[in-house]
Amino acid sequence: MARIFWVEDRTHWVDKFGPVLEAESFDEAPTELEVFKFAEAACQHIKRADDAARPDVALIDAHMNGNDAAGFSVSRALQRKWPDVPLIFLSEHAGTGIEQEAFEGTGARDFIAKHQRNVESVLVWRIRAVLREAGMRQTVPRQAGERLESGDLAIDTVSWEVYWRGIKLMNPTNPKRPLAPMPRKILRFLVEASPRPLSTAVMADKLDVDSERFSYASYRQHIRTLRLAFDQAMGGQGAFLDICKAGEGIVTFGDKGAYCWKKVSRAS
Amino acid sequence: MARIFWVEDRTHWVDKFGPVLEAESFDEAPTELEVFKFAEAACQHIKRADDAARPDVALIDAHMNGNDAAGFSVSRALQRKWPDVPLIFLSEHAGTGIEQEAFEGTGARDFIAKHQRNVESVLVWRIRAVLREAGMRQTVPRQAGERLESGDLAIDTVSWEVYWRGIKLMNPTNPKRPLAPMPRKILRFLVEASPRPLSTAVMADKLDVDSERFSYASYRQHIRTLRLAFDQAMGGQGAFLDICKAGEGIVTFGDKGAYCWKKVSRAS
DNA sequence: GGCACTGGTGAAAAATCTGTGAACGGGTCC
DNA sequence: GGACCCGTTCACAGATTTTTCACCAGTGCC
Repeated sequence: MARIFWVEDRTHWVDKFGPVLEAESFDEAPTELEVFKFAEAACQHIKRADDAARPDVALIDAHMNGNDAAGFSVSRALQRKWPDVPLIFLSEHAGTGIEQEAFEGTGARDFIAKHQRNVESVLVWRIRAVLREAGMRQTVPRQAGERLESGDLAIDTVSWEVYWRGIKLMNPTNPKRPLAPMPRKILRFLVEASPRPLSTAVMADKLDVDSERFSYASYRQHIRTLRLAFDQAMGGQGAFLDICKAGEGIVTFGDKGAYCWKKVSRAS
Repeated sequence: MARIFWVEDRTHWVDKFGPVLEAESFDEAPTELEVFKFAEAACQHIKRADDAARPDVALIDAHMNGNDAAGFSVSRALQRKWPDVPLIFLSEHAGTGIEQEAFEGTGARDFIAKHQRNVESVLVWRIRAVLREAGMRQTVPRQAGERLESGDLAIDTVSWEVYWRGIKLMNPTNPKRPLAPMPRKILRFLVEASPRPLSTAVMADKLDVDSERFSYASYRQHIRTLRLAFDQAMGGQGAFLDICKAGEGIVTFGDKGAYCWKKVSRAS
């Protein structure tokens, strides 16, 4: 569960962003929003809070009630208590001294202009990016996110093993051998990009091969290999091929040689 | 000295920001700017560059020459080569799918709209913030114990002796001599990295030898020595070689001369 | 219908990777 | 000098992987 600490004095901004943030799930669990309308109340809360209440990220309106200092008093309180909590400023005063103060005086992680195209989305993207990085930093000393999952598919990005409903995918031409390198890379990138499709050119680039060298025919061939591998893990009755035809699994995107991974619903 | 890597196809932006960046000193030393006008040239440069050329931060124009993918191909090349270099996108398309792709598809650290009040200052503030944070981040090296175990294998990291099911591994060409140093080190690193595979280049780096000097042929040869040593400890009937072919012990990874240690299950 | 195009399929060619025997060359020790 | 020992190379064949080719079906369009 992502806990977001938010200081904002204007009701209409709370009304505008609040529902968006609460509806968004940043880590497969509901998002918890703590909103404060007054800087003093926020500071009090921070001082009294125990470590269990540590937020994952803080959103701060710098210029509150006509007062520059209000927002920064909250950011200072936060930094004293939890130096690791990333601070994101949300403000109507981008490009001014307030932004400078946020970055140079406070250790702001980001500064988002309230007035811009598509703010709600931008806010979500940026919060997500901040959370991801904060999460990675914690886990780097241990073993970092090495498992990529999508429905019944699990890819171990360290050993490159791929499991489908618990069964390891093997090389369809030789069931005793693991899936060949190229197909497993392709699968990984497809899943990572899901639900966006990857065209031949983009895939060539991700694979770090000469895009002259990697033709659509090759891509198609590897997709075939993958589909067969899945199919074999399911018994080799063509069940996975049917799933693909029905629009799940590895589907053709219909646009200039692009394929796409779509999570397979349990019913299939 | 802060080294900034910058990809921008439009001359007027280079003219606008270039002098500002070069005049700015981010770390008490002159700033070095490397500007590329073409994505392909930038990618080439990245692939060829050695580690001394690692930039401190990268500025990328996402949408170059009317092509979305161009900027992202550079960002991918950068991430492949130097995963720690923070990426800042500079774009005229804030709030669009390009920004989303930058944050979610690439690990963008920031995304700055070219059209905004006071851009030059904002750019400097944000680069400074990114550099400060990147500098603060430290990697914690993992502490190794004196004894490394993996299944039936035990390596004494002090005396460098290796025991397999209680039997000390010997030099396969001369059973009265201990395993040679190089194979011992290689085995140790493989086990430490397990189940992550180690490519020739990475292994050369760990062995602290010139990567020019340590070819894949050498690696292969040492792997052979190791496999034979294990085999001899098991009676010399080729039993260990069979284990390797079955995907346990020292296995080939299938990609770019990489080997990997996989714990041997007791049944073998 | 003819045509251009996309995408699935079988098969084969091309490229690459890997195991193996053997040899080379610099050290060291006697 | 000569006999090791050890790390590195070379050459080559067999496996394995990757790319390519040829063909065909479906689809939309004129």
